[in-house]
Parts: sequence; C-alpha cells; structure tokens
Amino acid sequence: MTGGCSIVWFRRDLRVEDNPALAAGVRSGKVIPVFIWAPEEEGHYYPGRVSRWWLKQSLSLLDSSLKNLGTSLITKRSSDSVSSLLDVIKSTGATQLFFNHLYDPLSLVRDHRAKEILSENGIIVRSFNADLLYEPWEVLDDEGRPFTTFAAFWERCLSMPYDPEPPQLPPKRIISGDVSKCPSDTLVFENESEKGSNALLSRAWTPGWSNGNKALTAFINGPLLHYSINRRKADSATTSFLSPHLHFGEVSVRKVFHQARIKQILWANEGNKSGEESVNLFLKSIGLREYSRYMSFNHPYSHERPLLGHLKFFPWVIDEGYFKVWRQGRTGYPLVDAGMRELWATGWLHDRIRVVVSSFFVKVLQLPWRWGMKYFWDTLLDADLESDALGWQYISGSLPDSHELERIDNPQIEGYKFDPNGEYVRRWLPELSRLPTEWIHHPWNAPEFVLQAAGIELGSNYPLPIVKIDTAQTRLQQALTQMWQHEANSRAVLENGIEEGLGDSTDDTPIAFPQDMQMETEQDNLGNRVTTTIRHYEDQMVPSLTVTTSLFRGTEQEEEEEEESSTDHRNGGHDDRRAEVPDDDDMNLESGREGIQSVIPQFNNQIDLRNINGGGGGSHSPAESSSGTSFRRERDGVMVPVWSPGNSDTSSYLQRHPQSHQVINWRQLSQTG
DNA sequence: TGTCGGTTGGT
DNA sequence: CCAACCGAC
Repeated sequence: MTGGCSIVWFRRDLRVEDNPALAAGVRSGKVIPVFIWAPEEEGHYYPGRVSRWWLKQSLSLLDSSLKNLGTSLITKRSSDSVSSLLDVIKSTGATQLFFNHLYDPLSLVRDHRAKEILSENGIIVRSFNADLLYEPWEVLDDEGRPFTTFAAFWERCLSMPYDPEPPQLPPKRIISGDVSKCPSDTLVFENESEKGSNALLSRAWTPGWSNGNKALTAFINGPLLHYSINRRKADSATTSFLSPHLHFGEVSVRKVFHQARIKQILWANEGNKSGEESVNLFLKSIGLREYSRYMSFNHPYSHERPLLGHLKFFPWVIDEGYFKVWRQGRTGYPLVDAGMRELWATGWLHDRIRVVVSSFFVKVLQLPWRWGMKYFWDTLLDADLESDALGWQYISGSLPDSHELERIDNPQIEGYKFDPNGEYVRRWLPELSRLPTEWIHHPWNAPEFVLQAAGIELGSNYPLPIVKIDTAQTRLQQALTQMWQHEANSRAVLENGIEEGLGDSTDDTPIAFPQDMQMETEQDNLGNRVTTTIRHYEDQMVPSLTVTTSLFRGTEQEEEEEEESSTDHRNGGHDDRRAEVPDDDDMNLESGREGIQSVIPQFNNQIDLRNINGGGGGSHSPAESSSGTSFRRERDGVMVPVWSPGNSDTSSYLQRHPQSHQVINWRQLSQTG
C-alpha cells in the first residue's frame, strides 16, 4: 500500500479501464506508466504498416487519458525491453513493476526473463490477467490436462465454477512518480513513404480505448442482434470491428463478454431466440480468441509449426509466382481476388473471406501456410499472432478439430454463398463490374458474348483460373499420399531409436523436404533488382517483410544471412503505392528454421515459469485452479503462468488424438496406395 | 409425429 | 468425417 513508486508496463493493454496492472499501481502509490517500443524483439513478426499505424494512434490516446488522470506515458525506444525497464527503474527509483500477461511465444519468454532479472534486482514484480476471461492454466479437463479441441474448451469456459472478473472502472486519479530524470524517446512508427497510405486509414478507423468502447456499445446495441443472420455475408458491415481494439487491449474482453451476456439475458427473457443465438455465436468468436491464447500458451510453437506433426511432411509448392498472384488478387477466382484486393487496400477482411483466401492458398495453391500467415501479419489491421496462427492451423488441417486438408472449398460455390449478388466482387474487382451475377463467380464459364458485353477479356484484363479446382484436387491427393508416406517413414525411423529429444524445438526430421529451388531474378516495379538465392532447406520457408531501415536505430537482427541485409536497400522504394497490390519487393525469403532459432532460442531449453513472482504464495498449480467452487481468484497478480514444457510437444499432441480424422485418412490412404 | 436420405456447416 | 437440420414420406 505504501511507499515506492511503481512502473506500469503497458504493452497490448492500452487502456486505463479494467486494467489490473494499472489499478495495482494506483493502489500502491505513485505510478510511472511506460511503453517500450522494441520491434527487433519481435523477430519475423515485426508489425506491419497498418498495425504500427494503429499502435501510434492508440498510444497517443492512452497518453492523453493518462494526462487527464494526472500522469503521462513514458515512451522508450529499445532493442531490449528488459534493459530498458532497468534503465527506467534506475532513473526513477521505482521499486515495483506491474504488467499484464501476454501469451504469444515471444512475450512468454521475454516476460519470464523480465521477472527473473528484475526480481534479482530487488524489484517487486507482479503480473495480471487483463486479456482473457480465464487464464490458460485455469481451464483444464477432468484429468487436469489442457483441452485439445475448441468445443470442449469453450464449453468449459462457459461453465466454470466462477465467472470471469467483472470489468473495473478506470482510476479516478493517478499520482505520478518522479520522471524528471527519465525522458521519453520519440517513437517512430511510420516512415515518410508510409504516411500517405496511413492517412487513408483514419477515415475508416478510430483507434484508442475510448473509441473501442464506442465501437463496443455500437455493436452491442446494433448489429449484435442480427449477428447470426448476417454473419455469412462477405460484406463486412455487420461484424463487430472490435478485433483491432481487442488486439491492442484497448477494449477489455471481459467487458465485451459481460455486456454481450447482459444482452443475452435480456433477449432470453423476451423469448428472442435469434438474439440469444446471436450472442452465442458472437461469444464463440470471443472464445476462439481465448482459445488462440490458450493454444499459444500450451503449444508455444503453434505459430511456426503445425500442431499435428504430419503436416510438416506436406510437400508444399514453393512457388513465388503463385504467392505473388495470390497477394495481388489475380488468381482468376473472383471471390478470392476480391478478398485479397480488399485486404491490401484496407487492411481488413471479413472472417469468412479470410477462411476462403487462406484455404485457397493452402489447398489450391498448396503454398506453405506460414507464408500466408506472414502476409496476413504484415497487412491486417488486426494482425494477431495467436489468432492468426490458430486460423491458419485450422485451415491447413493441423488441428484435431479443423477442416480436413483434402477437402477443397470451391471458391465459386463459396462465392454464391457469401456474396450471392456479386456486390462484393464488383466492389473490389472493377474489371468484373459489368458481369452479370450469373457468371460473377465463374467468369471462365461465361459465354463469349457475355464477356464481351462486360468488357472482359479473360487472360488479358482478368486472369483465367491459375489452377483449376479439379487439377488442384488431384494434386492435393498426391501431395497427401506423399505426406503420409513420409510421415510413416519418419515414424519408422523414430521407432528404430533415433534420438527424439530435439524433435520439438528443431524440426530435425530425417526426411528432408526435397525442394531445392532456383529463384529467378526479376525486376520489381521500381526497377530495383530483386535477387533471391538458391536455398536448401528442410522446412518451409517464410518470406518476411524486409524491415524498413529508417525505423531501426539499434542493431540489425543477428541473422547471419547476408541476404537479409543485402535486401534492405529495396525498402527505399517501398512507397505509397496504395492503390496497387503488394509486390515482391515487400518480401524476401529466408529459412524458417534459422528464423525460429534466432527469434526464440530459449525454447530449445526447458522453460518453467513457475514462481517468479515477488508476491509470495505465487506458486500455483493447475489442480488448484480447477478444484472447488469456492475457489476465488485474486486480481493481485499472485498467480503466474505455470508453463509445462511437456505440453508443447507436438507428438504427444498427436497421441492424444488417435481418433483424429487425419489418422483415419492415413489408414485409408495406405490401403489405397 | 418418426425416421430416412440428402444437404450443410464445421475452429 | 460427423452432427445437425430439413423436407418427404
């Protein structure tokens, strides 16, 4: 209660309301709110342009709110958050650090380290739950193990013996600590060339926690009622638009949950079945967000590697040309192309269309899913590592409850489902705007005179399908056969006693991917030479956004690959081509495997986050949280993640799903050859 | 009002 | 694949 001054370390909890770390700081006395911008720590997942734009706005609004309450946000530019925290502590004399939990793999490691180092320095460190209804370690099955399917997980969440914490009001006043010796750094979130593009974003979006609350209120009192009816429409006017707010923690998910629940009770009492169902469906999407954190916590590799191990044997098509065509929205499938153009133009995509384009990516083009995930990361306004990883894993059939890999959704049929009148396609594909609805989702079947009347010349101003669906289906079958064979071979090798210990962190599979490829050298739009190199690799490669040098002051990433830095000059040319689609100059290739190790080397060791807490009594076992209806959580950060290394083993994950359709399919495939 | 096939949706 | 749903008997 007394004495020292505390640092409240803001990250993706950019709100003053229902912010347990901030509340704890206020309770304990003087507060210094700090935000540290250390993008180098994110490795591959350096935030994309639109995401950085959002963050910039959000921080500025948070700062004004804090100023109204009596303090202000200290901002630090850093390449190492923990040492920056130590600097702030030294220059302010703070004695405590409070922050809210994050669950992405990088944060789990960094925050663990922060707790360790700061505790060693005599700082009291406490962390809290601000991002979830329940902490991942609270939600366990009857045997005390983490759930491995969504439905069971969510059912348990909805029937926990205690409700999620009700949202807290913002503090009335914050007493500021002494920051006279702790100047803020100016944070640069966009370069000159990005400013023009970003200016457009502010017409459509208003970041910040108070705007997030407005969006929530508007949604709850508006589209929520008809959510169940409208959710199939590609036309995104009926979604909540809360995801970017939730990603940055501007809106408390618990507030969202409580408000939706209140509506649900109201509608249930009125006998409004459709409204009640709408809330269920909306809450389910909140549940998926919860589940993404849950999966990330329990399987901290899920953004890099498939949960079900067989997928690493899938012979991905390593084709940059396909990848480019997909990004540019020139696949010849109108629904896919419209989605990709919308994504590029706005940073936004309706959930359904995300599924369409990503499933096309994986199943028709058979490109490595991590490429697609990375592109989403770079372009989505609500890019969110955990959610996106879950989504792509679901799409690519590597979750026990996901879509089957061999089932290709036909974009033509999906088109008439989600965009029955073709309005969405016409909005984003002006070249098809005069095509009648009858042909809008399959122009390749349209009679010549229809195309002529619509001013379309297939293969010229709109492409023919890049891959026919039945061709894709055949290719996919072959690929799957190959995958299961490789998987079986690998299993045989493992059973013969080859080492297994490294398996989880390094993908040292005896069966290497066969692809060695020669990338061609080509010119990008601006006449820069784009050079890619011959590469051998055993895992899928991940093209990564070449980081804009002007945003970096500190050290370059310690990738030993010269190509990485040699491509940097290309960024100079990455300008304001807003109306255009992304081009290759955004991307370069690097081996995912080296990437993994350089980003999160700690995962090669066993990690245990137990009891780093300064608060005493902090150790917390899963059994404790699941036992007893009288159990009541404290908000005071006494609980810390207990992160069992065993859980992150994908082979055990597979073992827990002997009935999964993947295994059944494997048997079928082996029989048929 | 039951149940049978076909269809649809599914994290 | 499998459950839920729907319309036809």
